[in-house]
Amino acid sequence: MGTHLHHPTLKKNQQLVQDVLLASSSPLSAYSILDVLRDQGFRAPLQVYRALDKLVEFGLVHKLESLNAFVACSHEECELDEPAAFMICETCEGVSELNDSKLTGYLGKLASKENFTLKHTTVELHGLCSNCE
Amino acid sequence: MGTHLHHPTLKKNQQLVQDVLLASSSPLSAYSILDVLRDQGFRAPLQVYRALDKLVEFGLVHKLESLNAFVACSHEECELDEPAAFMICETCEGVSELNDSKLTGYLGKLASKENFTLKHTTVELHGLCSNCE
DNA sequence: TGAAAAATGTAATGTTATTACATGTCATTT
DNA sequence: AAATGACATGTAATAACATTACATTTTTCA
Repeated sequence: MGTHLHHPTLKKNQQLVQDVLLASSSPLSAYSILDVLRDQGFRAPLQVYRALDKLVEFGLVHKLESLNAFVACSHEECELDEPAAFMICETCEGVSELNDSKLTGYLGKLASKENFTLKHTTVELHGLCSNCE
Repeated sequence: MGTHLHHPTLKKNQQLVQDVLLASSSPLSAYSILDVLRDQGFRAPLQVYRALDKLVEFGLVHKLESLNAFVACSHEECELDEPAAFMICETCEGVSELNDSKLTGYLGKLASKENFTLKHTTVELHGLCSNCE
């Protein structure tokens, strides 16, 4: 099922960025991460973007396209396929990651019905979480 | 079924922006639209963004979050609910808009299962269309 | 027709992301 | 150990996307 192999040991900048994301209860923009990491010597956006690129590639971090922001993957070992969907609370900014194979399967069916070769899906649900309702 | 009422007559800038989008075979960024409309007197991004805001509100235009770009709605009368999904070809940049009530329904079910009050969905499928495969 | 609401014009600024180029680190091979 | 090659990092500049602020004009409609 899983497509991600064991990811390599993280490099210094990758680990720093990952730690910032893990410590956050909501998605962060690259520039917010940069601000947090100025103390540890980060000076330029590219340092963050490069680390994020790798973390996304390893499946440890996901980009939320509708927010231009990034979240740490919420599945411990991160060897799953890409998540089916994210639910994003407009109030508390909390994000929950869904791995729903029925959804994934149905999106695949929609695509193949049109002979569309599916490479990547972005599913982001905006609204209010149960706490904030 | 539909949530959009008849939209009002478009204002000058709204109509200009809409015409540019209708004439395009692929999504356009706000700045691309601005470039096209310089001849008709547009000078600033805000003129485009304001028109886009209204067009999106009327359901005549959709924003593709994963591209930071905009497309004209492909349903003539545009009185439907928001589209269920977009399929975006990485090669030709063509976009097809899906109105699939089963998908919409299933996303609603996923949300209510978690007591999440759904306000808006972003579903964007990236890959290769049948022509480009 | 006159007041309120909506649309427009323009400048400045804020936010997100990439290009270009130089340097550093580390494992492998000889 | 020196040479190589691959990858990671540092830094500056710029590009691309979007909003705030404020002045003015147009439209709506009571």
